[in-house]
Amino acid sequence: MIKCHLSKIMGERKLKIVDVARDTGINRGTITRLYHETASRIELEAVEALCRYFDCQVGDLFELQVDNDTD
Amino acid sequence: MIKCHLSKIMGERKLKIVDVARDTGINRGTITRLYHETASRIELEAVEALCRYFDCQVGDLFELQVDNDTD
DNA sequence: CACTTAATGATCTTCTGAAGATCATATTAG
DNA sequence: CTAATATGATCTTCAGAAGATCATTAAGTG
Repeated sequence: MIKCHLSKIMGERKLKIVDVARDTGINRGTITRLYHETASRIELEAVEALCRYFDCQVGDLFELQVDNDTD
Repeated sequence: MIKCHLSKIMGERKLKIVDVARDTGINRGTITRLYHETASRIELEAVEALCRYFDCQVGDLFELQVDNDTD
């Protein structure tokens, strides 16, 4: 599965969901879904805003979790 | 902007859109959009399928293009 | 403690765009 | 040329992000 490291990054920087939502302009619901890893779809615009905000690359935010299964 | 390197990867491996669509199970229209970089939203499931298919990481497929602007 | 304010989770409607199918037009093979 | 395959374009369907709102919880202040 695709793992989203948003909660880890936010934790490291001690940021709240509202902070990220406010500063990036991304909807709070979307941040919440990414934070709790319940999102199944993502706007590239949101990915870009988060990468810029955290000054990181796409690969730092999303990672392919290599499980045994193809799931 | 977020750059999708699908066309580059496909070119390197000499794969056609139908090949990728068939082998990954992803809709051809979606592959076409990613190939031509006209997609604005992406299913994490599709990202995972592509990463597994190309045996690469999310960061190899998508990259934050660091332009001067925040756009 | 009570009161206020901010943050979060949950829920609902709206709206965008991927999924899926189909058709027309290349492109390639015979 | 004919047949098969690949691609682009278009349409409908449907999932889920966007946006707003409400209830609950946490944090701060008197």
